[in-house]
Amino acid sequence: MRERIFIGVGWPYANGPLHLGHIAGANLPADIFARYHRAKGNEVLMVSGSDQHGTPITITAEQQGKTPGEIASLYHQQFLESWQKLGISFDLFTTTGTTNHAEVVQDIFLKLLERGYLYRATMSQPFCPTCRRFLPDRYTEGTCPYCRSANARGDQCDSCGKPMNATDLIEPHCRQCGTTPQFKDSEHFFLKLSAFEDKLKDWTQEQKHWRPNVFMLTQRYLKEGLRDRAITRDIDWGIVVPVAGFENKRIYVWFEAVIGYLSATKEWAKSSGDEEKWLSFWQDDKTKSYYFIGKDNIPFHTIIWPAILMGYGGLNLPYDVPANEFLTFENKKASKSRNWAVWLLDYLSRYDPDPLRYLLSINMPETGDTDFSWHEFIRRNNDELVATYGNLINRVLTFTYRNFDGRVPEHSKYNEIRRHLDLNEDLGTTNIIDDLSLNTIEDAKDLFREMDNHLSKCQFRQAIIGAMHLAQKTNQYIDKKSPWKVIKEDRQAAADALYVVIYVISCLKTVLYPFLPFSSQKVHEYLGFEGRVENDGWQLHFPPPGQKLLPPKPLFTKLEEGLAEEETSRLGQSYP
RNA sequence: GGCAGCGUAGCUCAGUGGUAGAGCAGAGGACUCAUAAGCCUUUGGCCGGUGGUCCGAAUCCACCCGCUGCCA
Repeated sequence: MRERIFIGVGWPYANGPLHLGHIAGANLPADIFARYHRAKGNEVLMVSGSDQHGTPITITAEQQGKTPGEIASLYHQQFLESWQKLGISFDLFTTTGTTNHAEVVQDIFLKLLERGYLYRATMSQPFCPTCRRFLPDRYTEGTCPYCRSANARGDQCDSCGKPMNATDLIEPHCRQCGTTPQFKDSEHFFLKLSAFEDKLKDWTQEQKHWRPNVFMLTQRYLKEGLRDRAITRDIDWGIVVPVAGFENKRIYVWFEAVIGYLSATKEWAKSSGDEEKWLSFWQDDKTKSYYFIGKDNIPFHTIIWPAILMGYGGLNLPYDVPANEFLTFENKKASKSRNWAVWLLDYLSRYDPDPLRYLLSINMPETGDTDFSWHEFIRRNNDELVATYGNLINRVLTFTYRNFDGRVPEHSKYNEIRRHLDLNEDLGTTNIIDDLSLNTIEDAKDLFREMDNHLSKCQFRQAIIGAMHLAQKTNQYIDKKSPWKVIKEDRQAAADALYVVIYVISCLKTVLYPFLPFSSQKVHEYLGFEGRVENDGWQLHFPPPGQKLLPPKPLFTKLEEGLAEEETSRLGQSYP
């Protein structure tokens, strides 16, 4: 039965480059999930875009003498380049700057207003007379009223960790120019989150399939009680509030950006030529929506976005929000200001995408923070990708290519094996092959089921571990069979063993495709298959005996141990 | 202050009631198809501490210690 899957990926803020934590947290798991479902023949839509509004971008723009639009566009281009090079297969990666997005946001805004879920209220905001703008809490600094530290921010004090309001600061000043801000009253729209509390409680209680950390965090917020939040701001860079008297205000990003999932779907539908196509992804309750995000984003996707959708009505709520934890670098938290992170485009300028996809998959922060270190990256590349998986393919294909005329050898029992597997019969009772070969063939068959089980539940780490385990077992098989020895007296016995391994390799390239799309395509071609590996679907393809192989080349490159030191020393150095 | 997560072999981690696991690193060995890769054997742990429940606890409960994060 064909499923329909909507995949939303957290919208990166277009104010800086992406580091590996963003990838491990959201984009890579989403891409693996999307590729898996597409290979299975399911209908998949994967969307995201640049989040390009808000004060931080306007400040970056001022500092660099550019417009906010130019900054957003610069990073948007970088994001697109990143997806292309890393193989993140979005159906659409748009931005929050499109007129389409503004229209969808305003439609939702007005609908919520009409239904009484938005109301006006006045709040006091710091205003900098020099910069001539209202300051977000983070951009107001002063002395902490609790610990007297001099550089506390209006949202929180870095020294004692206490959160506060900008009005609490002693001797407040503007972070940009140092001027003492005036506090002005300003009228804003508030989202009546409190109105959704009971509905959200009922709904979230049913989401037993959510990851424990996502479930717990959401319950905690609900237990503490939801407070209404302002959804407009006194800035000019953002989406216009569609209400008279609010010409100088804009809709706040945290309300607007999540709506991007819906507006992106509509944009995708329009450009596909069928404007109504978005409906099946949002109104058919058999469609499952998945949101891949980092853990900092959980409440926006399990509380605020569902509340907006409930208020609007008639649209699908999230089915799952498989939020990941954080990736640390050499055991320290990522920090843009200290340049403590490995930047994606910097990585891609020197290394291939698949080794990174491999490391971040097998070390994915699914249940707790995990660490990225260059030593570990190089070790896993050399010991696991090169030595275990890549070498398995290389040793078998090279030997086969040289000794069997560059073609897939024919197993003596090919037709019988094929018939049993096609009919899904138990090979074990037939006695047509030895136990060792039988087990290897069965292992490969079972791997599909195992991968299905893990991938459908977003357990990426377990899934790829299973595949690598089979590669290891297959190395053991080939050693026990020793075709290089056997071929001297029994050419057919060598052919039989090699065929079994080629069968396993054909299976591995399919199940590893969601994780390692570039190398799977290569293996697909080395085995003599044509076209795209994903078009052959999520199933085993027997390499037909006699099929012409391509001259094999090593799949992965071994990396020098010394690179670890060199790369590690870049951390914390100058900003790229 | 509240809450959550983590603390298991030298390193990275898996393991949620039934005789401690994997990979890497270390030691030894056989092989040679392969990017000196792969394969076999092997050394190594009072599972943070203290109490408790249980026939039985790394696993459940209480308290404590250390680290991390989130929230007010």
